[in-house]
Amino acid sequence: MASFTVENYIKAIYRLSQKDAEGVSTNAIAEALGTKAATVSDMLKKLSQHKLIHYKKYQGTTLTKNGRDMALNIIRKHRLWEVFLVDKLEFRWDEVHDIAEELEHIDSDELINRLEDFLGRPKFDPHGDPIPTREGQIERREQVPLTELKTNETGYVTGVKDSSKEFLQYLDAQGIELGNKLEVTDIFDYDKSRTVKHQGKLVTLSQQVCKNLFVRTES
Amino acid sequence: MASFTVENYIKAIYRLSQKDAEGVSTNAIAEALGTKAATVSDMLKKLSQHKLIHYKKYQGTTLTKNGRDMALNIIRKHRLWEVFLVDKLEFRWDEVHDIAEELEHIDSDELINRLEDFLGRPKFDPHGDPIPTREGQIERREQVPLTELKTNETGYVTGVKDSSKEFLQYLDAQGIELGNKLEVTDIFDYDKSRTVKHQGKLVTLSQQVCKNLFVRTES
DNA sequence: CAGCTTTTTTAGACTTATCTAAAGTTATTT
DNA sequence: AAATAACTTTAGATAAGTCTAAAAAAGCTG
Repeated sequence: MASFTVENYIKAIYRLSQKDAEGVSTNAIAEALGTKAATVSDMLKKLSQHKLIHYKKYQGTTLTKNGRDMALNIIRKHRLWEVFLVDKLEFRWDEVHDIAEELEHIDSDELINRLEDFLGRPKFDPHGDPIPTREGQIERREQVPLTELKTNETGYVTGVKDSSKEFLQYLDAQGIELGNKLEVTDIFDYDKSRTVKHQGKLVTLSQQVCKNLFVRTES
Repeated sequence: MASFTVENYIKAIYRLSQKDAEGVSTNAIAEALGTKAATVSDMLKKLSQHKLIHYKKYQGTTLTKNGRDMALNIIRKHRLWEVFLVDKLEFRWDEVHDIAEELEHIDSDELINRLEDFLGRPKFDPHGDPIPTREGQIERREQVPLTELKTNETGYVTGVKDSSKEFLQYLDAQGIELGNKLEVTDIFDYDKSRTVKHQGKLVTLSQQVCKNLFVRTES
């Protein structure tokens, strides 16, 4: 019970339950996976039988301990492969998602543990997302979206909420990378956009961009 | 038309056609893949429709140009991943086959070309097998099984015919590695076993071992 | 709160890859 | 060359994962 398909369902449910806190709805899963609600309904029954999710008809679903462990292991593999692709094979951070999506299903703990050592046991992937440990622990970062900063406050870029190719390429175009220092110099009430000082230059970032850019304020 | 399953059929047919020269039989494929002849028969029809094989009922099958290209690309990926596993992740040569068997299905030319560069464009995998180029060229090595050497002749180990875990571990136990010099000091008519000088020591190798060990005699 | 809308589930069907059993083809042997 | 053996194909069934259409449940809305 750990096919390609099952793993994708479990991963989708994990991601959605991060956002919603509530039980994850059938429709939300269908949309996330590009399938139909009927298909998801069938699958939820199977996942439930295999004790990967808690499920009562019409009630949405949540992962069991087993399901969560599976999800974290897939995410661990995905993020370690992303580090490999960027650090070793010199892919850009906006190019790695789809390939990692395939590599994450390779089934070998030995492989992934050796890969982790080879990469120098990184704690974060190229988008700033934390990499779960072998034991399934995942670090919660102290970070806030840039929208939380007031005028004259400063933050260091720790990650992105939206890892889409489009957003990452936008950040590249602005020259914004993980670790960069950003100082908010202006907030426009009109559209909630912000002007920030970045490497000596002033750039204006829309509210949508600020929402999707995480920063750490202390240190 | 390039599912996991199809790729495995194509790879099996390629390997078998190396050995047999003749058209590959349904039964041989079934045995290689651990399925039944009936299943193979069905699949051959489909592969034929997709112009990956030449196929006439009861006649055995051979790969078309397309099929051969697909096979060589899979083999290229398999062998490059094996180099990665051994050179970078420090797996032993007898441990890498099964993992590479999964990795070979990852679908990205960009990935595999970058991997090739990262590995220093190796020409051979850890078992001495040549790695097909991006253009689908595969080098034919000038090598012979150790059974071809007469008494007092010398060869350098270039590869193995049998890449099974068992055989590779046997070679490890004897301390025999790719590149080693072997000098045949004795051939026993009784069982066709050979005594060879290896790193100053004399070892006796059975006929079966000699058959599966390739050496290059010139230079 | 009764009716309408949205969401979810069920029912039945399709595709891919597999199987067993039976029938058909080719090869071997006497 | 007929009988037998071996191999291959066909036929019908199964399991996983998907779909559409229809039924059932939950949630809004006036």
